[in-house]
Amino acid sequence: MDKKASRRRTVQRDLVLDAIVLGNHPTARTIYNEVSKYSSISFGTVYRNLQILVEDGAILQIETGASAHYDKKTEPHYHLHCKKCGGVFDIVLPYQQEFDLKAAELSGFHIDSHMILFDGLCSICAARK
Amino acid sequence: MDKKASRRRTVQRDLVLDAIVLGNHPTARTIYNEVSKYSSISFGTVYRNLQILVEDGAILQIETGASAHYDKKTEPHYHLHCKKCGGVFDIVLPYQQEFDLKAAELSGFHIDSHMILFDGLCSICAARK
DNA sequence: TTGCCTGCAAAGTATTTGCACTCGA
DNA sequence: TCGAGTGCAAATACTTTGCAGGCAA
Repeated sequence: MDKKASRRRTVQRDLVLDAIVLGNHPTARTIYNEVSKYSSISFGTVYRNLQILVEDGAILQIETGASAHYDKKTEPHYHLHCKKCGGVFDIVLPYQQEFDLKAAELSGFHIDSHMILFDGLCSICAARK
Repeated sequence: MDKKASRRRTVQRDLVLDAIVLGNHPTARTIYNEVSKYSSISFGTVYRNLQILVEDGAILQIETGASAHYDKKTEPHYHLHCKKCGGVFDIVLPYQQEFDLKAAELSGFHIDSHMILFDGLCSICAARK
């Protein structure tokens, strides 16, 4: 299960992670563009590293309908997907642990966690409306 | 905004909706396969009708990372995405209206609604574990 | 009749993968 | 050294779209 032990540290992986930490919930394409400014990298490598980082629990993948967005994993929190600009933003509501328990109880499923995605407009787009 | 008035009722659209109502959160491909059993339909038509039905608020689109799943819209409820079989299942927790208010208050964003996607195993996959 | 809808196929995007080479430990 | 990681390009999905008819209202 834990494949971290056999992971080798590479410049590309560090740069991908940096792009996620510094950026605002970037997509694979955005990460590729960002990393490309400082170093040469290929799309395949970006995707492969994203997969590894998600697997290792270092980052979170947020599905919005178009391409996936990525977020550095820190405190559990939620997200807003702006239907105007397509951006993803943090929503700092505390993680509702009891949902997992209640949902498991109600459904009989085995529940690990949950994600909440809010739909609406970010402050910039809301102001421009 | 309301384009429903100019919508024409077609066999294909009815069949797509039927496949969603009868199926379990099917994907576009599953809907296509299902409808194909009874009638001839093309992928383009499936996707076009899914788009229309989402737009009209008749169905809900659930993004899980792979292809989108669709659900007949009834009472607001949440979903579980089984990480083993990839299926999507209903979670009948009541809609947390206050989240939208609280999130809007905290963030300054304009929030319409939210979706919760639980991660885990459905009862069948949990039993097989 | 009118213009929304369909089929078909081509095009667009997003993501994955095979292979030979490279490089970190 | 040696196997994980990389670049590159081809291959897969998945979804959208243009166009020429077809059909509901």
